[in-house]
Amino acid sequence: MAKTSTTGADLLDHPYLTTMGLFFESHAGLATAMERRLAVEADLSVQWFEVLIRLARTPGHRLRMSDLAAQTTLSASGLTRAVDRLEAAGLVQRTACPSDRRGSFTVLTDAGEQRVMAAVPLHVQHLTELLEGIFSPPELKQFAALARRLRDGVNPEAALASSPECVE
Amino acid sequence: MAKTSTTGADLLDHPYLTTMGLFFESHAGLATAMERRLAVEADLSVQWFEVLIRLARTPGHRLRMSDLAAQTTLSASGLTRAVDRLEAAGLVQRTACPSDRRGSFTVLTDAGEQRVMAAVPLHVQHLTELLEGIFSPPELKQFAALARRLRDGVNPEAALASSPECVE
DNA sequence: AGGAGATCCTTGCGCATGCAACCTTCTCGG
DNA sequence: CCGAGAAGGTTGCATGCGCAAGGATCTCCT
Repeated sequence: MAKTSTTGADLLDHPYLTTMGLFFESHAGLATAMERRLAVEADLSVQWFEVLIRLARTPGHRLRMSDLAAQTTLSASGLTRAVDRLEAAGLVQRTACPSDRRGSFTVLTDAGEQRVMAAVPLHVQHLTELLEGIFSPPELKQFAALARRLRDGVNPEAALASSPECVE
Repeated sequence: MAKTSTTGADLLDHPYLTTMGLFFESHAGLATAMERRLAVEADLSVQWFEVLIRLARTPGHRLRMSDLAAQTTLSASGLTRAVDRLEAAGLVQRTACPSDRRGSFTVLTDAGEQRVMAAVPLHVQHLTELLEGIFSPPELKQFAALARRLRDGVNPEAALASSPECVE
């Protein structure tokens, strides 16, 4: 037996396992940190913020549901509910897509824009504290590069997303 | 006004914002990929797997609830429920802590050990496909190092966790 | 001793998620 | 022109989470 049974405990400390564990813990920690801070500073959940900021970044402040779903953490149904709540809060508004009556746009309202715009500087400030408190400048560069590479590898469609027009 | 109103849209594309967005998308993608694969290959959810593997890695195959909570994505209450389900499935068992009657150990059963041990090689294989398909070897090293640094920065307590004894 | 406060874990509650089924609309081949 | 199938969104259902409150136990200071 040269291969020394790979079924066993030798794999329990496999580097990839450890790395992914650390990665997941990091995510959880950052997510809750952001969650808390956004809640107290801007009365916004992370999901709401993610949706709103993507809308704010888009020319016309509008995006199709499917595009939003692809860009955020949410699934299609999750996004439907989230947009329901955002609409009830007056931060976004649904609009029919003229060229495809199945689709609908989610459009940022003025109130929504004000809300994100107020939240963004605070959030950026928070991220700055977090990231610069943890990483040295060169590490930060590496981190940014690796994050992009990871995303592109894991979710290739999102890389080419952001179709601004309803017509493709 | 030399500071050119930092309230505005200039921050919408702030690098930290983008990086964190990519980081979160990456996590979501990896999580669902792992989720699916673990479900079909080992009939295990990611949460269950995380709990079980940490137990398997610990001498004595036992860990206190609070330690588990600190090491996993779950909160204390979430962990209680998770352990409830794991116990109902026969994969773990609760044991009183002799030296502190408040605390309780979660101990891996034989069935639980078999289940994780069967899952580990498949999972490691999957991670290998994912990571090596995305990163070059030097990038992988960077990724591992940054993940550890991030975790230590975000969740410093976890870094020194794993107190094997109930007595501190 | 003894009591205030901290710690460990568990429950009540509301909320948000994903999957699968569904309806509507678009597309494309015959 | 029409019908089969795909695609975009929305809902029923079950599941799982976190927060806050609660009960039990430990700790420490007086």
